[in-house]
Amino acid sequence: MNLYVEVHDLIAASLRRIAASGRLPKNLDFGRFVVEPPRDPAHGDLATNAAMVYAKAARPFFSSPRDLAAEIVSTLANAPTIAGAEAAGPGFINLRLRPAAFHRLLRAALEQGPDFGRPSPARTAQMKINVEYVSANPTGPMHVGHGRGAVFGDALANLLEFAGHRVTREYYINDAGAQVDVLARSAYLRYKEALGEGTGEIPEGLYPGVYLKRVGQKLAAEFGREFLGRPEAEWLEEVRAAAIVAMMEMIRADLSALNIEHEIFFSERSLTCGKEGDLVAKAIAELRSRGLVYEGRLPRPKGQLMEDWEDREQTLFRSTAFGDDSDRPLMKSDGSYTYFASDIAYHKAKIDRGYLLLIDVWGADHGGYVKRMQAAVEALSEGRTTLDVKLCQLVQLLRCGEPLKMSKRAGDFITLRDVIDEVGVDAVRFMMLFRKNDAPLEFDLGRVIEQSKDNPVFYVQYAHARARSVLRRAREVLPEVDLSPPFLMEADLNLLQDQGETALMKLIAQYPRVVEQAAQYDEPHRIAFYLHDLASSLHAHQTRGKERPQLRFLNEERRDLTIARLALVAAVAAVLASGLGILGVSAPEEMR
RNA sequence: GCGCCCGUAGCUCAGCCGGAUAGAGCACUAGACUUCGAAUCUAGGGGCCGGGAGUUCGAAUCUCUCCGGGCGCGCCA
Repeated sequence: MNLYVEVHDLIAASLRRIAASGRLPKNLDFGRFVVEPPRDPAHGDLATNAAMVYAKAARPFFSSPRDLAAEIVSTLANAPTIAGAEAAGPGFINLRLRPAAFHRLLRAALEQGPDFGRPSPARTAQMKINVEYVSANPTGPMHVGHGRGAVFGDALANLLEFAGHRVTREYYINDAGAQVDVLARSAYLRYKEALGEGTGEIPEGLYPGVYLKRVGQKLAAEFGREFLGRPEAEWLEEVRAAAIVAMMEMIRADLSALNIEHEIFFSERSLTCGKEGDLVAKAIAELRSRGLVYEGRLPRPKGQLMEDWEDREQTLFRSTAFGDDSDRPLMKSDGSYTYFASDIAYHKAKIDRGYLLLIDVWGADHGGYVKRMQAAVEALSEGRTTLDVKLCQLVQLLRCGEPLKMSKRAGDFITLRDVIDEVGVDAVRFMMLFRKNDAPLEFDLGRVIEQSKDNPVFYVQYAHARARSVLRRAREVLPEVDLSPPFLMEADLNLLQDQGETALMKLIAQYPRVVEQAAQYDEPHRIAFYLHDLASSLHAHQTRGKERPQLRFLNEERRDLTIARLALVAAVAAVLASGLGILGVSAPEEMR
């Protein structure tokens, strides 16, 4: 149920009638005009730009956008939801809706609760979507930047699911390549340490993190002194495997602390060591069979120092055929695959599982990698599957306005887990989402635990708690009245006449539109900002009741009015809870 | 040098598939609690939307260009 969609349909029908009379071309693209809340409330409840959009096409039957607007207005007179319509400004049509329209939405919020705002199946072209997010290397604890991608990806997955798509949440484990060998060597040092062997300084290039001590102890417990003094080739594989398992356990525990659960953990190593043979080789062969892989030389990048540049022939993927700036190597000089080659095979695996849309959530430092990956997906799927990459910008950690120094030394590294433990999962999630994903984010550890309006997490949760508090109080004041949603739906909502009340009703009616647009543009932050608006409206109205007691929700002398107001409060609470739910943030009953 | 992202109030940021007088929070100033949670609210000042050009009836929004910042640029992931 979405008022904006209903009115859009009404206007479209009106345009169709005008077209039927020959004064507009047939087959107008109705996606071109919008129905939206006007910026200025004096312009009514809803506004549309339809007359301006089609003014050119309407000539010579209508000389101006205003003329066409007037015609559309005249055809809307009988529409049941519309109380008034007028042409305004350069050709806008301002619409006022009958209160019943907003009442209908309010009742829907009560009736549907957490499902309110879900787009109707007819509106959503349901898709099988894969969202790959986090995918942090299993070489250490996650940092705050990973956390942002994790929360964004998770909320996006929630949002797309809410919008009716079939979503798979996936994590790609980079458990192949040089980095996990470094991990293994670092863990081996801790293994020696656990057996009482002095390790001295951790050599440059190995991971110094103390979190590896536990891995070393585990290895010592499992293998005893078996690997001591042995050459690397004899222990590397087992140490590496054990270290990766330990790191993934740690990462999964951190994700769990963020209420994030992936359905699929896909191992990079399994691409070459799995049952199905070397999938990377197969993917490359497939591309080669299409003439997209060749042996050649790349030009040396300009304007950059490359002291160890060696001009040599290599195996290249012709990504320039799909808009990339350069063709990209698939093999390293030692004969192993590049990361890109593995990633091609991985994305092929996802394509083969039947997704039409792949969404990858990456850190901004991988921005240069987007085009080549899209090229690969386009090539492998023959254009059937789209790869959408969402880049998350950096997170700047602050404490009460002061930047926190993020030293490379392991000792004073602030992990994601540290932040969750300090400020709580709700604050982390909400703050990460209270910003566009491609804008840098300042995260102030001091501010997000403040219980004040400075802190948007608190502000929104508090609004929900306050609304629920009113309902609890109502049960004391009106113990004999049934305050369940089915009963509240019967309330006489015409009694809600105050501007604070109507403002809240209009915001409730906006929620389905916000959800739909957030899903359409992959922007969960729109939900967060909407919730902040809704919370603000509720706080404002509730405070008005301090000065004007007749506006309070609970009025013992006017039971019918009180029940109507409780219906409103319950609906606001339901919408707040629904939106917070999509963001993965809790909606507390009280804030104590 | 090339590619991508960003530049909006003192600060942090919304708004951007063109639309009416550019918004919010913080900070600042002045106010509002005997009763539903003042953990809140109300009001005020504060802006060449980085500069310039173009497209358009109309540009913060689209295009080009310049300036400023971030990220990336073969065999790291």
